[in-house]
Amino acid sequence: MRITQEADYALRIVAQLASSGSVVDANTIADSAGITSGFALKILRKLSLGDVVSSQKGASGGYRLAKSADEITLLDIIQLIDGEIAISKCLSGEHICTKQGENKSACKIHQIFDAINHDLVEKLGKITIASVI
Amino acid sequence: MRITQEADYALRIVAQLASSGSVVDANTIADSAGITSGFALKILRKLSLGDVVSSQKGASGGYRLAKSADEITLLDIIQLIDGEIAISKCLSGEHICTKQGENKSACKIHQIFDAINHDLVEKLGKITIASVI
DNA sequence: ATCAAAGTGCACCAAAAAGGTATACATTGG
DNA sequence: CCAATGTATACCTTTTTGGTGCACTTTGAT
Repeated sequence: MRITQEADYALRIVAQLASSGSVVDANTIADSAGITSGFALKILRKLSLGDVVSSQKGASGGYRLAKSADEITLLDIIQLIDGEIAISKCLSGEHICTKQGENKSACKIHQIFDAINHDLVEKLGKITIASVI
Repeated sequence: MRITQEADYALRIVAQLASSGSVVDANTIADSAGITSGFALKILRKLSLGDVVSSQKGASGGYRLAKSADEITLLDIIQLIDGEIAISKCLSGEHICTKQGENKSACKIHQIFDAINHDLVEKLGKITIASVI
């Protein structure tokens, strides 16, 4: 029941880019996050593909936010790195509850997890990067 | 961001015991849950040590709830199997935020995760097994 | 008493996920 | 044109997950 460290780093990286405002290169980003530049590059690549940051190639290139900090939510970033949030395997297409002959809608545990999951997603979707810097 | 399958099975096992009301042996429990009896025994042992179920050894033995279904919450069971709920590593004693020279209380991301985590724990702690059978 | 039907306690194992590295390549500002 | 930067992908190691196996203990029924 934990977001990955990678997602955690991603949040901090995006927050740092948000406070910086300008283009920052991967090495500088890695240093502030306390990780190697190789690992930072991997994270930044996902953020870039997910349109959270934009990159500038070549000498004096680097990364910056692709949109304003109040348009980026914690949910956006976590989902980019970790995939869909699903607190139970049951909620991600693999319905172990139906193994027991129940159908999905009849499984109360499933229903409860669904509600909690929905609530969690909603909460994370309301917290913007602007609010954490 | 997912509870383990083992915890999920545990919930279903406890729910089944709650609806049964009487002593059920591990083989029967395993069959209903769709898992092997070896694995069921492993889960049942944890539930037993955690005082959620009580066991009866010997011939015609088995397991039953150790207390009434409305005194057992989803949180109890999940924590027994998976350990403390901590949606970020940062919340479980390993403060990666402090690596960056910030102190724990100054890290806004940490604060937000703390609040979300607290809320999640509270919610799970309010849902009893009685309410899911 | 004895024995078969239960649970107990560990040790062990394989597969998957997490966390991170390496390296060859493409772009671009100076 | 070349050094500084990002891109793309493959690979590696460690930890976690999801189990299995086996020798042992307890106990109800006969």
